Amino acid sequence: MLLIETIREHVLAVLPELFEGSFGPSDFQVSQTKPEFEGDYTVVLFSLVKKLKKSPDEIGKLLGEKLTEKYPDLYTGYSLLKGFMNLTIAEPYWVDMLSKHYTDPCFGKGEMRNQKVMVEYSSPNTNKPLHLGHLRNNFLGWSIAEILKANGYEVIKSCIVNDRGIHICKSMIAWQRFANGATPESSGMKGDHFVGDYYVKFNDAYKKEVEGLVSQGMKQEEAEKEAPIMKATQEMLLQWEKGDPEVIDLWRKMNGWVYSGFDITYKTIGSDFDVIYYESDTYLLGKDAVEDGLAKGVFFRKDDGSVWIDLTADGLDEKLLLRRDGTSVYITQDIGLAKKKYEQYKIDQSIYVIGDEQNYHMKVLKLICQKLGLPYADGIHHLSYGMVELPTGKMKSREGTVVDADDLVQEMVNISAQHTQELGKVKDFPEEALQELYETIGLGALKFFLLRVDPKKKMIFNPEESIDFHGFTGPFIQYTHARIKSILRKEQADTGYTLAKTGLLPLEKELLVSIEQYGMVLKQSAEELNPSVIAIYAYNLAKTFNSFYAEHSVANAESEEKKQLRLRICGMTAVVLSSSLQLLGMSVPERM
RNA sequence: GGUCCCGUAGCUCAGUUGGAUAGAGCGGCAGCCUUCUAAGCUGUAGGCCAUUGGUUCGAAUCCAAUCGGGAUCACCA
Repeated sequence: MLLIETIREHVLAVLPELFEGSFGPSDFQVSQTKPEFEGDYTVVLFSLVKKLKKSPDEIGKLLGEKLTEKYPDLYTGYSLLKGFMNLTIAEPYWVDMLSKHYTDPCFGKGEMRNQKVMVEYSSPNTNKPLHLGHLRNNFLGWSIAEILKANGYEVIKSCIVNDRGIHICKSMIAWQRFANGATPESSGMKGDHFVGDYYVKFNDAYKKEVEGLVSQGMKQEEAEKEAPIMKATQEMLLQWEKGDPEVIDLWRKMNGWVYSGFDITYKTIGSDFDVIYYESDTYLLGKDAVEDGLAKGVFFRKDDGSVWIDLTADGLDEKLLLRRDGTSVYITQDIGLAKKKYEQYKIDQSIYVIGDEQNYHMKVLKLICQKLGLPYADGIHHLSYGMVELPTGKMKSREGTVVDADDLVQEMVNISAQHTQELGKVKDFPEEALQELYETIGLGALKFFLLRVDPKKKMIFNPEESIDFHGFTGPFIQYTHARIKSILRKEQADTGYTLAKTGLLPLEKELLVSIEQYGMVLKQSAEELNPSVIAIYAYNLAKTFNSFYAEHSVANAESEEKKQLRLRICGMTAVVLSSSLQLLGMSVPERM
């Protein structure tokens, strides 16, 4: 059991023995003791002071005496300061923890809990390549899935590919008009970039047409509707829906180009999926849910035949579910897909990794499912993340102010190659291993950069300043791991050696305290669906290790006892760092 | 206009769900490689936690108002 939970239980067990009444977890808080005070863990007594109407000192004294008396193996002492009771944990606890787990590669991970969770992430449009915002989504989704696995959930990674709609038709029209039969092969381009270029070409042509119409005296709004290229695009969408063979053929061809491009990007950044849904397969789903909703009186039909739900009582608006021509809209498809996911996998929870611009939409989706009484409604959870913005504001594909995913990854790999070569520590590596190392470090820097921030918060990326490789970064932690491995290559812990239970130096103990908290961190990151908890933790552990490394020698330790102790600490630190980074989608090098 | 989110060091971010003297990295300054990897370590400067009021033993954290920034409210996705 995690130490902090043990302490909570002990306090909870002891309180009724000392005082009248019943006690719950909210009657006190347990936290790590601040470094400037003596002790390891702190019980905050103020809530009890209020409840029991006794002085903090009186409560603390009784509680401290009782705890040290009842659990002498765990608590060797306590000190009281205002309403804080600082407990000192018995040194053997740390040494025992080390001896017990130092060879355990699964340290910190949770028990299986027989719960199935689907994590939907990435969900690209097929009209343009991935950009920095997609990277945040992909890294978050992948990481959350792994974190949930580490906490004992069964996880299914899914993706909905938005492969049909007006946006694809724009690229298609532009290709028809401007490409002269060019292909990714003939132009030597990655397929997704190739198609993306035609999306841009569409918008350029469209803009020109609108300007032309406006200069002839048409109003902006009308011009946007009347521009011939836009009308042609809408016509194409209708043809697509009718299944016109020529349009379908072109659509297949261009989507195929995009997929071959995406495959490369996904492989590089390490995104993978257990199931991929295509909007072209699912966009008709959800219509039966509309019938169901009408029958239940949850939805209503207007005179023109369109179907709506009134959510004004919930503080939202009226929401359309079916157009008057009977075709479905985005939310209808989502209801259908949610149902399909549930029927297919019998999932307990369904997590959607989607940007916070869709907070309203996701709120509506969940609410409608709840009102329909669908069994999976309560399990729907929107993992809402903030946009990645540039110092100049939002990224916009149409205005060309996007940071392209492939470009950025390549740049990161180049920079890591440059650093690595300058440092010259791995000159003996064969070319293939070098390339792998450059990717490990470059991608590590990028992933850590995007995952170290709370997902809910929007973040700013400045393309002028390249992502750092020093300080609070992925490479810093990778480097720490490589340093440890360097020690362990020369010397291994003697498994037959029995460690003394006491005499830990401050930094040795600090490392053990930090390592012990790994399980708690994993749990917290899963509960909050927040990888940054792990990123911050791993950084702090690495930092503590580097202080330790500068202060104490392992190989030339002052005694055999210290050497054996430190080798085990090294081993466990390496496992925890490696495991942490793995959950963030990063690999750790043996050398760098 | 309605609803929702955000404002912490020059910059990028933490702040354990209301607890002790608000912390990191980058950037600045000053040191540390003859010893396990200097992508490192140590020290130092830098703050009216947007503003004002409230709630209480205690507020960056909760409430209200104000100022500033953003998202969303489509028969778009």
